Amino acid sequence: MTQTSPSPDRNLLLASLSSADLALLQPDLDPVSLELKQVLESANEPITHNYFIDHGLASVVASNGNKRRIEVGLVGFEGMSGLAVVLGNDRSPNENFMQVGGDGRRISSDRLIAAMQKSPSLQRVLLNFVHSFMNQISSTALSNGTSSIEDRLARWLLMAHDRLDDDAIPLTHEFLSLMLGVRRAGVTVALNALERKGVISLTRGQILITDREGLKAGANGAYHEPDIAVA
Amino acid sequence: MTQTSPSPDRNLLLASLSSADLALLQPDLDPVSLELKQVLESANEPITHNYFIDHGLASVVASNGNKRRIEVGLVGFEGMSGLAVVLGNDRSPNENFMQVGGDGRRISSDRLIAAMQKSPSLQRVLLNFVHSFMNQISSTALSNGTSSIEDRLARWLLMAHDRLDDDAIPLTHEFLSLMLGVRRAGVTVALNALERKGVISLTRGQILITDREGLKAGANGAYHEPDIAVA
DNA sequence: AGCCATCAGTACGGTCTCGTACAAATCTCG
DNA sequence: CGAGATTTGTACGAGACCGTACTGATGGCT
Repeated sequence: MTQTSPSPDRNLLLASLSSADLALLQPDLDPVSLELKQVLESANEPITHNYFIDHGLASVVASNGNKRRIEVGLVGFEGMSGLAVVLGNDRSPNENFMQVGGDGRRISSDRLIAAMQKSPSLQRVLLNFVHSFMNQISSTALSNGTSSIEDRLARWLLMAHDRLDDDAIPLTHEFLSLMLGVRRAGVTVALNALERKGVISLTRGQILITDREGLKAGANGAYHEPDIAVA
Repeated sequence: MTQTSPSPDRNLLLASLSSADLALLQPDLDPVSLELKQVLESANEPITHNYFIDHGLASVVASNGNKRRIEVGLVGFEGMSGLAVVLGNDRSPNENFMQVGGDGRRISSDRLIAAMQKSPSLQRVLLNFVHSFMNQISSTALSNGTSSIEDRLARWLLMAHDRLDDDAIPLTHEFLSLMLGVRRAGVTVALNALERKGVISLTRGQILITDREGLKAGANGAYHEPDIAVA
């Protein structure tokens, strides 16, 4: 599919705003194309813009000084970048970049802050997303600590699938290994195991999800349905 | 030491409030004793009170359906429980309970919400804590995914030490193994290794930190100094 | 069409952690 | 003081994952 919905309410956060709140943001929202590997925020650097993703997938990555890196969360059309700003801070120790290219709208962080101060209901919506994202990070911590590579991979694929309206996920094993913090070869083996179970189908640079339910069963409880809840 | 500071500004969140904001909360703050294993919030249950810890240590634990459990964060006198409420939600999928007994003050969540609505500066302080706690969870996800048991244990001990004004941490290996999501025997071995390095000293039911700097070095970068920052 | 860079499959020994089990040490309480 | 319960030390083989490396497959580009 990989279609580009021109629908203005593609992003779930923006879509869930009252018309008054949306009107508040609208003048400052700029449509942007989000290229693969584009950086939405850098570790410990001031955040200048917040991005509302319409299509594509962004990774939030934590790093340990210099060597170890691992993904702690995934954001797609259900969310936004720059949560530190929503929490009143101007930077975060984590990095955020596009894992799968797409598009969205961005707003200057100053303008967003001003809008939140003006509208408690807007702030409420954004804080609600912060909460669900925090839960996603918790869940990542849990599966990093207790699940096998295959289970973590299945969870990752399901989460990515939730955030892309496409059964094909365009990623290399190498990239996935960086996200999960494991060997590239380990990803290859785990993906092949999942393919042998008949739940995905592999081609170079792409993972096709063919049996979502089976994949869930294979995740051994590492995946919980709705991180995406828009309460 | 394990002294009980009667100081009213022991809790760093409360201490950092303006006098007006503190006055806003004061009438609703009830001093409470926090017993070992006391539950401050249950998974997916409505949160009725928020606790500001003065002494002691609370664990935030994520769980996976029924089987797997793991600690994602630690809270002491620098923080509070019930962050979901601060984010406008009434419950969280995580559990929160006292890991080391102590005391604190609690407030009905309704009153806290009312106070936050009245005072943006109060809300700012609490949201700032949410941010630093979110960073702590990220850091947990990172070390769960990339560090050895010994390094994760060193990180845990340092974080606990930051939050207790005592070099003695009263915990069994069994308890620690539940927190880290590993075998009890694995904790014993790792603790013994740390003791052989001369950075801690073990007695039944207690871990004494004797060389904090050495422990940091031993953590292999798993520990980052200030999760405790009160910006 | 053919070259080159990227990507994927596989293998090896080594290390870490697992699950399980048992015995020694230590504390509690009658 | 002694019995029972809790906590800790240690062992074993099994499995997961590691770092590394090599080869073959694929796709882009000239």
